[in-house]
Amino acid sequence: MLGMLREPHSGYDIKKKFEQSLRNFWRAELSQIYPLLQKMDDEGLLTSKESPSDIGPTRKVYKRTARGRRELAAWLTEGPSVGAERIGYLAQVYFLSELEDDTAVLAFMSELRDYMADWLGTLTDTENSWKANDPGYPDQLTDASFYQQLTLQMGLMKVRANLQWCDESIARIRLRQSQKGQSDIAITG
Amino acid sequence: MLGMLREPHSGYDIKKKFEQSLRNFWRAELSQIYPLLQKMDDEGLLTSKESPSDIGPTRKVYKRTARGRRELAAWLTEGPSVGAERIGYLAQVYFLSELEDDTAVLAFMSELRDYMADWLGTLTDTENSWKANDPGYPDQLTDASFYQQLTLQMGLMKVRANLQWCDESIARIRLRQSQKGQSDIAITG
DNA sequence: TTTATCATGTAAATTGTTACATGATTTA
DNA sequence: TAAATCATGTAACAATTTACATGATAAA
Repeated sequence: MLGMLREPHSGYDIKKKFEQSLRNFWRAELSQIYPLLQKMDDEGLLTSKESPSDIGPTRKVYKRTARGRRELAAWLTEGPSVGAERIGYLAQVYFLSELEDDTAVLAFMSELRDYMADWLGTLTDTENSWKANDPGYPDQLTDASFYQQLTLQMGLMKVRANLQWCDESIARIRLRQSQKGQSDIAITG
Repeated sequence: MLGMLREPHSGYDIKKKFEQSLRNFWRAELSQIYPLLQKMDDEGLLTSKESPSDIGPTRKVYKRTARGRRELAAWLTEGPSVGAERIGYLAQVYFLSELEDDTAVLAFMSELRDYMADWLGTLTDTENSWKANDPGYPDQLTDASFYQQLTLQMGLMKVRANLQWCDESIARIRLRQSQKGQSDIAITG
């Protein structure tokens, strides 16, 4: 949030930013955003100002203070936040044999594959429209956009790796299943 | 935890499992594990039994019930848990320009690179010792081990992608910096 | 006229982290 | 004798989610 509040934004704006650009690696609900903005305001990291809206109710617009800026720099200077990632679907794959149901296992993996294919499509669209609209893409961007582009690149690489892994895994699972079938025949026959 | 408790384990055992095999995609502290085991016991997903230890205090050993097994199967049948990943270091990269300090930016990225290189080493070691000790690796494993191996493969792919991305990013950042230097010279000179 | 979007929040519940508390055995 | 490992937990706090509550404007 300190990163976004270089320019003034309301809680509602911030939620949209989370959904547009940051959703690939961070998300937050409005019910988390609003109280946090108030808390950060109390702590002197933000200032707030009411501003009328063309539509809907009065907006409460926040912007980071000098202290807020220093706090952000401190977070970045601490070094990378790593090691706390939680990847639910990998925890599930780890225990997939507990299903003891080959069809359900394949259904799981192909649902995952479809999700990744879809996500790759979204990221590719994002990159294509960026390319089409910004002649400086990808190495003549402003500093802010350049680092955002780096995260898009990482997203593309990661999703491609996931997709390839899904395909390989599905093929390997099918092979195992056919071999299991074979040995059943060998035993029964 | 339901996945691990096919065989009886204590909270302490579970913590070690998290640290050994699952740490790449899930982690939990003892202070979360103990109360949760009790809660799941109360809910009838687990049964517990005290069992003396050679060393230290009496162990409390849990095992999943039939209901626990069904609950696990239900979780896996729901389909993959996706879309909630939080990747702290990507959120940081997204805002890295806010540092306005080329040296600090490179320090950040190379710390990340080192972390990934280290992690790749660990995963490679894991794979090598598995290969060395299990002649069935990777396609003649038991079902349980096979799915665990799939998660190891994904770990390797992901960490390699991260490492490559770090290298490319660092190169691109250096290039930008040298170009910035050039234009400074052009302006000042 | 219904639905979506704009815009704010609070309340309750759940989940997770950090710190605290205890005490035995084994290894350096 | 100090540190690591074994083994259990509780308490306080922080973070997050889900549900609730309100009401205006714009588009279908």
